[in-house]
Amino acid sequence: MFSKACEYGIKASIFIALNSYEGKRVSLKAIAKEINSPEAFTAKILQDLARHSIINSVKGAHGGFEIDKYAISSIKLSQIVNAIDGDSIYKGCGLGLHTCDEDHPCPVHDKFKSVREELKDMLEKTNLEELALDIKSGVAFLRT
Amino acid sequence: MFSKACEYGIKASIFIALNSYEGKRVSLKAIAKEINSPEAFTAKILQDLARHSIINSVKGAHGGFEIDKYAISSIKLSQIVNAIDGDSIYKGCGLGLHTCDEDHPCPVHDKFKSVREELKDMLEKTNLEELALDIKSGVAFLRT
DNA sequence: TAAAAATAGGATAAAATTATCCGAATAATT
DNA sequence: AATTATTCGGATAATTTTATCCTATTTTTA
Repeated sequence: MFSKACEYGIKASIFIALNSYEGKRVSLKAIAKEINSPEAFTAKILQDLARHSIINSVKGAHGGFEIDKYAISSIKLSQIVNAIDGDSIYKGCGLGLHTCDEDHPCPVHDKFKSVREELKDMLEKTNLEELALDIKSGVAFLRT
Repeated sequence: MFSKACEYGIKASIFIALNSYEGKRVSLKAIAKEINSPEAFTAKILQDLARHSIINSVKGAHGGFEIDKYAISSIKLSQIVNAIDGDSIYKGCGLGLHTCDEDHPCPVHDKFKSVREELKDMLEKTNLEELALDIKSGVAFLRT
């Protein structure tokens, strides 16, 4: 569904958010360890998220990654997915046609419609805060 | 959402079904042309679908691909997707966790639940006949 | 029986995704 | 000012997905 890069990006964002609530920056190393991802690859993804202003990166000693505490609840899952995978998941045609709309639909266009819309809706309505709180409370997990 | 291979597989199946209603076998070349896919790659996918007994292949002159006319309405989209991409789309964890279930959910497990279920449902309920008829009636399209 | 028309399938290549390595830049601390 | 702890970013490699090529095999037809 999502690319590996996007999966890592979502998990990393949650972990960074979690720490940002406590005013702690987290290092690449700590992130990769927590979410069980390859360090260098994760670095690229974090750079990407930083370029999209979803997270903030601070170089040098005591540096690391953070998210503005007050922005966490306004960051939507869709922003993260969009930054890494683009919008083709819920905008592109299910069968890869170049043009696929009501006027010129692919064979599964209508069938997919509600699935795609529900996915889009979910991604646009879910914010980082909810996800982070579930980790904090031990209701959800970032690994295994 | 689906792999390119799966997209080609679905489109090819529809085109084969369409012709099978009229008792016509279709050649690899005709299929690839119709669905705008690379011929040799499409051949591999068709072999795969044949191995899974979703379509039937006939070698030699006047050979080609066909589907039992009376089976078309009982072939579900899920069978095609499963044969080519496996079941990870609607069974795997959205964030790639090895174990992700009610007892040990990933952060988006619950949010994804209904999307995944709707997708699964749609794939399991949609059959080849419906899709083929939409092409036949000119309501849907296989290319562009 | 030979030729022609097909698919089958192994080997290989190209492209995209995932992953690794390393030096440069930056910032805090000593 | 030097050292240390970091991220940045370019180069490269491994893996997976997508695509191509070529020969073998099968079947029909002349």
